[in-house]
Amino acid sequence: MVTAENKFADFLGKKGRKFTPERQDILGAIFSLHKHFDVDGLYEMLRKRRKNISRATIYRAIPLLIESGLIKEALRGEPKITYEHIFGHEHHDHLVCVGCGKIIEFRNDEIEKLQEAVCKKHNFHPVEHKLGIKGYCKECWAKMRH
Amino acid sequence: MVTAENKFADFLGKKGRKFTPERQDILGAIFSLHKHFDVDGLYEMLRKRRKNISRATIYRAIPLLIESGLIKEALRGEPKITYEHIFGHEHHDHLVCVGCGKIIEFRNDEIEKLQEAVCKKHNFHPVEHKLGIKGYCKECWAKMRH
DNA sequence: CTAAATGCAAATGCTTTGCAATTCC
DNA sequence: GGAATTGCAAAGCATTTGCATTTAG
Repeated sequence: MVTAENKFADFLGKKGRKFTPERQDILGAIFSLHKHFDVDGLYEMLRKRRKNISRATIYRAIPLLIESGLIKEALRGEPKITYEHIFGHEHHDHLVCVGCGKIIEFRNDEIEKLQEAVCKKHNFHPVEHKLGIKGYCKECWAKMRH
Repeated sequence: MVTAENKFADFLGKKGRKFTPERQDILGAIFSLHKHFDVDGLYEMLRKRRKNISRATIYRAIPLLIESGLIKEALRGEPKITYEHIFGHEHHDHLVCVGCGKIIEFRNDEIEKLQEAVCKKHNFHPVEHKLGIKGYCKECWAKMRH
């Protein structure tokens, strides 16, 4: 069975890089919960687990995790960048509530197909795409017009 | 005729804010060319026109320009945020070439409609959306596989 | 006249980097 | 053993802010 850990260890090995305990812990934290995360969040999460790994080490691990295909940028937020893991997690887009920050994931194959059509029309070769819709979730919308 | 300048002056007037020469120049620079811009670009553009307006003033003008409906965030780039003016410019999405940085704008009504459908399905009330597709433009793609 | 705006320089906050000490392969 | 990694603290950058001075309305 190919685990995220295997995949990362393999990736690092092939590049002559090391699969250190720090990187293992970082990976563990990322895959322990299925949510978006940012560097500072990871740092705190690790600290709660009594793993004191410096932010610098986390920052240095991120590009490796991206290159290995285990995570990717989810949303480029106001100040911070958030990431999400993509191991065994199919592509999706986001609804972001500007009221409470809640994030709803969705996938729409028709939209995906139309995007491909647009690219073809422009002779454009897509690598990745990101669709984010900002607005109000049901609850926040209700609150706003109570 | 409603010009961008009128719109901004009106907006500011109604809020008891001032339509200063600096803000006029900033607006002029933004609308003088039809491209994405960032704060530093604006600053340099203004300097070339012998208008030495401080970055702080530009930074302070941006939220007002957004609130007045004249500009909006275009893309949240690696380091810098870029904006685009939206006065007399209908909504569109972007193809961003990761090779040369070229930006192709497109609009697809079917995609727009599907997005609305997605929102409805999730009881989500959209405020704005942003679709960005990264990839290689025709030229860069050709170069890559020469 | 007076609240708002400006410019400067200092502060902020996220991210990156230099370096000496350490560690995986 | 030696290249890669780590942590720390310092450096980088884009952006924001405090403050004294100026200005639009």
